[in-house]
Amino acid sequence: MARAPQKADARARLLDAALMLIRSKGYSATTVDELCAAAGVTKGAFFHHFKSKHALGVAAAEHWSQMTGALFAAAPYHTLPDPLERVLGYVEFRKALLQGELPEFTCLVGTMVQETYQSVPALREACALSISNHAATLVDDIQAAMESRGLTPAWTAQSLALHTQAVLQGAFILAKANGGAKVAADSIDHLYRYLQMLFQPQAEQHRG
Amino acid sequence: MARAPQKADARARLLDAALMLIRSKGYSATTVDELCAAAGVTKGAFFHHFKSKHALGVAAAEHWSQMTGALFAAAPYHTLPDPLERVLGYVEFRKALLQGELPEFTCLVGTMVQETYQSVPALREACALSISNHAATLVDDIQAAMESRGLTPAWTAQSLALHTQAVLQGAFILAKANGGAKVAADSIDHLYRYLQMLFQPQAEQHRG
DNA sequence: CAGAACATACCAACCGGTCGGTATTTTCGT
DNA sequence: ACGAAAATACCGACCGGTTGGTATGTTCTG
Repeated sequence: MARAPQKADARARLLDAALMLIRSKGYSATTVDELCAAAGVTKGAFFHHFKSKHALGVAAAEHWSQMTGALFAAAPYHTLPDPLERVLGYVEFRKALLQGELPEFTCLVGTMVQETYQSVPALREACALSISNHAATLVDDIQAAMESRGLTPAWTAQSLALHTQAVLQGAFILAKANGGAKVAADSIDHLYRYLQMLFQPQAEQHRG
Repeated sequence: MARAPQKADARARLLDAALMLIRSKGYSATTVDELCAAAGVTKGAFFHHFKSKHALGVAAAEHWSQMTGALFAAAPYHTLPDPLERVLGYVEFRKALLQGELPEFTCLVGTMVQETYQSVPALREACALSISNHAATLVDDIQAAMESRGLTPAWTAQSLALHTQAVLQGAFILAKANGGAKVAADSIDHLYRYLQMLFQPQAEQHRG
């Protein structure tokens, strides 16, 4: 019979606490004591599982990559027949995720990298990897959409995939500044429109 | 005869130091002692001019608004005859600003708001004001461009102006993650292309 | 001399991290 | 199958340094 008060192990609870706390207050302002209190573990447990706070940050970035990787891998847009529809479906999916409070749908690694890109190289690299790996999941569909439309544009599938991430990261910043997700949804709509126009340059615009 | 080592007053030097330090390490990780050392003033001077660190943050956001406001007001794209050219000129100008090291061209308020939007309301508001005031400088030109082309789109000039800021903020995050400005420049190119297509929907695409 | 602009000394709270210790599980020779 | 040994998981008091902030001067300026 397992102990009642804590079902998951301390490490997993610390990582989950880190996701919410860091997205709420940032990496630097989140203290080890707060993490421990939120996870219901002691400081001894913290430094048993992570050799330092920075190591927790790196592990949190990797945990984030795994969680989001699973979420997007299971998303329904992958079953769409046309590659362009899958790309547009991804953007729609991102917009649909704008639910709840800001710390619940904003990006952990986008927050962390802003604070640590100069001072904690290992954390910067972990965040960069998380973003570029996620962007990479779009490249094949973008490339296939380009080929199916016979496009030979000045831009690359890779740069367009990264641009989608830039729009999303920026949309989160505006949402934090505004205190609401509306502005982020509007920006994602612009991204959606851009993708439509890129791949259907001669089609008439939809209105309303 | 004024003292040789310090020409400007302590307040101005503290604000200038805040711009660089906060953009380098974030708001929370920047300490009052570091600010004082970088500005060449003592702690007594700091708390003489700012009643708290948060107050320095708010003042830095306002200082940032004034500096960037002057920079963009004096930029050459304002003299272009066509409103769309002015909007595109703004985006080109933003791309041209991607010079030097990351802390020199990234956005102060975008960095600060990520860390403080939940914990320091006054700072969040100051950052939001800085961003929305800057975006507002684009709205008239966008509106004029819409009218001159007879566009009655589903989007508003306001939302498009905010979208440009989202792209820029997101481009900075990607640049910080990647350790270079190249990815930011690519994303700004996508933004430029979007604006071109929005206002010239039937024109043929340029290639190469 | 009045008051703004600084400087110096100091403080309590808090920070990340360490340390010696205990409880639990796993390993493994017999 | 069994128990010793070793590894793992966890605890919480403690540490030295740092934090934002204060109290009390001193100096410069009009």
